[in-house]
Amino acid sequence: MNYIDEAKKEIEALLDRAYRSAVQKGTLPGGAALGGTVEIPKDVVFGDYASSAAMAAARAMRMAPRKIADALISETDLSGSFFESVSVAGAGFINFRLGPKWYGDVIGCVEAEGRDYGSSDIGRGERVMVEFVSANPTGPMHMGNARGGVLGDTLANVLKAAGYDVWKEFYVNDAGNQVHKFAVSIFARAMQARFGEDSFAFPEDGYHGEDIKELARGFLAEHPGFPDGRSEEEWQDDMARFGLDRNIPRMKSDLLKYGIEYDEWFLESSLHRSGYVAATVELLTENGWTYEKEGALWLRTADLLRKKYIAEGKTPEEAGKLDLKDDVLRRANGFYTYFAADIAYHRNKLEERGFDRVINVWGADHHGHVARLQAAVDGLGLDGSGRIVIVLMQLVNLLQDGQPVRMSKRTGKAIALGDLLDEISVDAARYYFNNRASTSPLDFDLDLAVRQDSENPVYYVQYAHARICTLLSMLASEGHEVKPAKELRFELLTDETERALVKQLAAWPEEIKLAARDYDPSRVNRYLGELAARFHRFYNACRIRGAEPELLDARLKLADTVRAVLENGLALLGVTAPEKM
RNA sequence: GCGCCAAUAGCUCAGCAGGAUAGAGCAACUGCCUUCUAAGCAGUAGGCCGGGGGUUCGAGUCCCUCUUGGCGUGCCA
Repeated sequence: MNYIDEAKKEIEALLDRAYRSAVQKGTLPGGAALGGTVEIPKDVVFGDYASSAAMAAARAMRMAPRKIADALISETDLSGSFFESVSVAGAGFINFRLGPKWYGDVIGCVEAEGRDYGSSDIGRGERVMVEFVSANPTGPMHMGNARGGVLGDTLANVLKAAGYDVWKEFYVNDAGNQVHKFAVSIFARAMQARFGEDSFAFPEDGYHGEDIKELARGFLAEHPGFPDGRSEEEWQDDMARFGLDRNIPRMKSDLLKYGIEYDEWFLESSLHRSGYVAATVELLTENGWTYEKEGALWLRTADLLRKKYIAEGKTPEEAGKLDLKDDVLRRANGFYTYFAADIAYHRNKLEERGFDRVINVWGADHHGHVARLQAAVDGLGLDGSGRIVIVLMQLVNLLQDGQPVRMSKRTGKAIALGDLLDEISVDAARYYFNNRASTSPLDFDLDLAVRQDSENPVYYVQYAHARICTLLSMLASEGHEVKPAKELRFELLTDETERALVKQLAAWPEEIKLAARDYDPSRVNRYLGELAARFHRFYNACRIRGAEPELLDARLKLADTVRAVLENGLALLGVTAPEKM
């Protein structure tokens, strides 16, 4: 149950009844609809909820907002409602103050819903795929992949909690140019290892990392006959397979260290092998969206994009001014491009596997690809623009001693993701990487993240949980068990810190809803930080031990309720909720 | 050139479908543990929300424009 929604709905109903009553008495003109919104004011002196209905209606009613507000509240009957008082303030805000019923109901609701508290069914079981990380299997993963992993996994958790049917997938780019470069690089290192550094020129655009040398050494150990007996191409094919067979499992285990598990690791090569890429390109051709030029097959991306932009509200003139280019789908050498495979992959997601919506977490440097992919899938007769959602993630700036550290796969200087967890805990890593909205670049300060002290914000939230746990066990040992909500007198919780805490508890379902709507799981971090802050404030302001028995019971229940929500929230983040620290 | 993302306190960032006096953390300063965990709390100080127009009863939030920064604009992925 979402008690923020409930409160807002009740205010709307109360005002609606008040309006009809005022019309009947002739204090307000009839025929107008009460608009406006119900907000939670920033400052509690304005009450707990505020309606702007009077200001919104001022024009239609040809009356001053304050007069409308006065007429409304004199007809408002609060008996039996969540609210204990209503007043008019400022330009005509109608302010409502929550009463004991609401606070008690919220705590009772958390008790009743338990681990499900916060979840909802607003997703209505819609089938959603979240595809994330999908790093090239040609080298170790880096910090950007770590962020993407945490973002995708946490987003999937959020969507599940919001009632979506979620599938997590890693798209393995085990075909195409990158893999070829990978094979050529291993081959070069193998030749150098066998015949000396200077014997064989390393390709300029090859992968320079240490991991390639390691793979070459491993390959040589298993193939003492190298390079005899087979052609260069045949050796390279074997080396590509050899490398992928080692790198892909390593990516799996590295991600698993972060608690990230996928429903499927989908191989790009499977799309090529089954002819699905070719068939998809053929379909685009049948739909009239391709042409041949200089031996290559091109997609009319520019036309598809214009069509898409016009459908989204641009005028044909505006669309015509855009500088748009077509894309190659099949090279003159007969190989399909990555783009062609990606179109086929998304057709597979939407058409063959029937996902209602697919969400891709991409690095922001891929943003130029977003509209092209959607437009291309539109060209297949599928609603790519509506069903493909791209969550763009700004890149990670790695800092050490406050100085940026260059990250490059090519030069081999990347800080490997697998090694990061030797330095910091999974909890700290998952919290840290989820601590910013994906649209903001993330500064990852190695020195800061390594610190095991309160600098790290995850401890603030975990500390609140641990504090409550020891509190509960101490009080239990003194004979104070947590009692069922219906036996308690929550009207005793009158301190402003107690009320603020319950209000934050009530906000949890709304928070998940918004995080799912905006594809922004970092909201959960902020929510939990605020919940912990409000608990710490309450803890310092209101003693539990030694309070009057009924007050003690009510406060103990409140603390236990906070503990339950912290546990639910941390679980969503994949962070542990320690019982002591 | 065209496009995407950004610009809010000294630093890093929030600001929820436009609401009342713009918030947090860090850094600085002052207090609070013989009583439930000080990894905590209370307080002080710090802002023409990049500039300019517009819409609105009301704009940090929406629209236009300019400036600055990051990124993209491959027969790479």
